[in-house]
Amino acid sequence: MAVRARERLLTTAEELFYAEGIRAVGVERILSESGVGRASFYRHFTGKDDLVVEVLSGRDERWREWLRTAVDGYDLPPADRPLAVFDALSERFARDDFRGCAFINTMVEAADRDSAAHQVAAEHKSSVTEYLDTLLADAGRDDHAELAPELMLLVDGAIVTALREGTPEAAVRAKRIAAALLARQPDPADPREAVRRRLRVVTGGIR
Amino acid sequence: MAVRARERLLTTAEELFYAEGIRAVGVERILSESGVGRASFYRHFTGKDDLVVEVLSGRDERWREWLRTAVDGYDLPPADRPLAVFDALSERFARDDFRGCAFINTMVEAADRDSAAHQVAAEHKSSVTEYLDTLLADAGRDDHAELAPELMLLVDGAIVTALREGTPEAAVRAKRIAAALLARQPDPADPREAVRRRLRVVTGGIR
DNA sequence: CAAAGATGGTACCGACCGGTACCGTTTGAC
DNA sequence: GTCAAACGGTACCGGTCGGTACCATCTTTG
Repeated sequence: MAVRARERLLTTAEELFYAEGIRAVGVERILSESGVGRASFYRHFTGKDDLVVEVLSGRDERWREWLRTAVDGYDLPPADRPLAVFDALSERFARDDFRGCAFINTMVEAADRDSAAHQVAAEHKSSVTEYLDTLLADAGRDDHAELAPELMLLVDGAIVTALREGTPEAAVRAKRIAAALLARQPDPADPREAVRRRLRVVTGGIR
Repeated sequence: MAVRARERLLTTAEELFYAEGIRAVGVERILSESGVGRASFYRHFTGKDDLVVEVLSGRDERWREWLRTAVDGYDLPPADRPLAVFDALSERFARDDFRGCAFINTMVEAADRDSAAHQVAAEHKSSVTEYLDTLLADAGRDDHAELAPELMLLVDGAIVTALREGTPEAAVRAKRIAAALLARQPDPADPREAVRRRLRVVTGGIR
């Protein structure tokens, strides 16, 4: 029983925050739905803001772990794995409790960029972009550093669109765009491309 | 003086709602910053929800008008106008009061899909998608019906990314992706492509 | 100039917000 | 079996929420 109160608070709060928004859910609500006493809550967390940060940190960890295992689960060759991210997203979008990205939602709700919640949310996105970067590098893309933020933009676009439309269709749409992006011919006039050409000579194609 | 109270309420509320969020801004705040008396407010609006809907409707109208004139202002040939949308967005992102898309933010804050605010926000996005569709059709794209929602996904992705990163760079990123998308070679195996081939024969290339 | 209507200001309402203090009970470790 | 720690429940705090009622003032219209 001892450790459970904190755990129950975290899971209950996460569900409610995600489903209805952080501001929209009061402490009282979390207490009654989790069955935790008021005093116990303030024994485990310094306040609601603390709980919010803790919830988001946990979700960040689990969300990225979920994406990794989902992409791994498709058992694809490295070249096809970046696009598989959108197949994973599609599964997520289809869930009937889908309500967008908890971290985007947090950045929208917590307008103050300096707030702890806002920063945790921002860091989550950086971490995911990093993951996309490794997927692209492992796929043998010289231009992984430019592609990663572009794919991330597509991921966020897909999430917002799915929230708006209420269907998982946005995932296949984003995947189609991503495919066009990955098929893009490098522009020889792009100075970044010149750098990559030089790099390829140096490394001899070894990654 | 008579008509001004309503106008002041709308503009003040729009600024505050956009900057800090709808839930975060109380009626009291709107009254004090607009200098309107409490009774006057409830004479013009049935309540806060009513004000929210009215604010969003006005913003929808003005935002779309802004986009139209911005794109027109570049004075480009029809084929280049779809991509110009992202140049317009870039201007928007650079403003220091930029805080994302008021309508996305509203859909995030008003979790209830049936709420009036949520629906106004959803309709806004449909209207913009429609506008993109006409831009693409005027550019001579047979596949405008598929491209429009794809561009819309890029627009929303760019907005969210710009909010997250705090710089207008996301606009040029999205534009780059859109360029790759528009350069995409049609897939002859796609059944929609077969339809378009037949259509081209029928119309003889006349739009 | 006078009547009518819109106005800003204030007091007030019940409800809920996040947070504190104290209660008696339950639990797990020794 | 004992004891300390964690627990659930409740009462209470000041503050704010959205909304109503009433007031004196000001502007406009006729």
